[in-house]
Amino acid sequence: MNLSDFLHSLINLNTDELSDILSYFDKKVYEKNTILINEGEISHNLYFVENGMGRSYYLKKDGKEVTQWFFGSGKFMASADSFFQQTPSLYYLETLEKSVIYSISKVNLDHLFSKYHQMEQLGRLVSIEMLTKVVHKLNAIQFQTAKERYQYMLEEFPNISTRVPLGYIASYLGMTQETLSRIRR
Amino acid sequence: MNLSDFLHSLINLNTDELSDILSYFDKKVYEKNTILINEGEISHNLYFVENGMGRSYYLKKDGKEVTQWFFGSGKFMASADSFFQQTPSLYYLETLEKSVIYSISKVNLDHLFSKYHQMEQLGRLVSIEMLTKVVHKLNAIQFQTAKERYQYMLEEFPNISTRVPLGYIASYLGMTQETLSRIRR
DNA sequence: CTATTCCTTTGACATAAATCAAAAACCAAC
DNA sequence: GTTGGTTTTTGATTTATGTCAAAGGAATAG
Repeated sequence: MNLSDFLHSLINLNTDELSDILSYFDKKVYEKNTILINEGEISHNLYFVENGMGRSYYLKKDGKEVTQWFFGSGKFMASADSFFQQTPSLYYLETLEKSVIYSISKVNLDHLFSKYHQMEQLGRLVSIEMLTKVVHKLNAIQFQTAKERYQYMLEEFPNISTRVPLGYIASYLGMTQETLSRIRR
Repeated sequence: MNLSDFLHSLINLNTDELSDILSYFDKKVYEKNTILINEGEISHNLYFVENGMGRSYYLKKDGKEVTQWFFGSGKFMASADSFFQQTPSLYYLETLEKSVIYSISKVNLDHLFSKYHQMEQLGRLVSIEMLTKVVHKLNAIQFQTAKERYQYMLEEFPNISTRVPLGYIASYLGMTQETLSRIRR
């Protein structure tokens, strides 16, 4: 899904407003496994995935990667706390496939928020959607057994299992690759 | 913290705007252990805790309560998905102490969002803050050991351990009361 | 088509946390 | 203070999941 359609689906904009807003975004193709943010950096950009797939992940002291989130087509992608609070990122952000991605700087986004009431509305709607999804995941991890968690995953990210390594999914669900492998059987 | 101060701390409002906004809120005192929303109901109100303490909790099939969130003074309190998406709530919402609480209906809140750009901004800021906090908890539960999780808890909700039963805190952290008791030792 | 690398599954064993049960500590009302 | 009820701690045992190690499959590049 492209950015323009996405914006239209959530807020009302006339042609001039839309093209003004789009002019602040930068569209670019990234190769597979491109790092967009390193841990410790302050994230200055918000991304929108038009096509492809990304993930955020955390590196534990023992060197193990833990996937925190997957970002598919038609979703905003960010190290949320770092971008919004301008604090050092706890996560890495990377592409998992060759991806078409829009980006916008914090400064420009804030400018759009104050310029257009509808953009502010968009920001609110998108934040709430992310919040709902994170709560949903939290519930899965906190209340449910390993099996149910895998079910949740299939609903939230259909067909993901064919696109990313099993280990990424396992760590996203808070279990080891071996456990997930046994569950699927 | 009262609502008026809270609003001022996040957005700019003149006296007229402020009093108009406040007029949509309803201030009330609730006794300890008052249920504000039952599981299965669609939540029509958003709450703001001026004073006191609330929590949301989930009831598992085996009848065990799992605390999902605590809401202290100066925080908005809601069954987020139910209120914002107008879907049946997965949680119960209750007061844990005698509390002074403001409430506003979804209809009135939406009205304020469209009437005032700043209210839309407030909605965005509050949503992002909630998102950040939920992500923080998710990290604690997903990445950290039981001990570290308890540490996170003390940071996020200082002095909570003197105000609510241990079992509530344990389930919030995704562990049993016995485990938490052993950890604290 | 073959070789190298990466990814997934399987097995044996270790461990953190859950469960069940009871005792101890704490608190409130009388 | 004594009583009754609630909350917290402690102990013994079970269980789910993690860890380590190796084998089996699948994918990619040359």
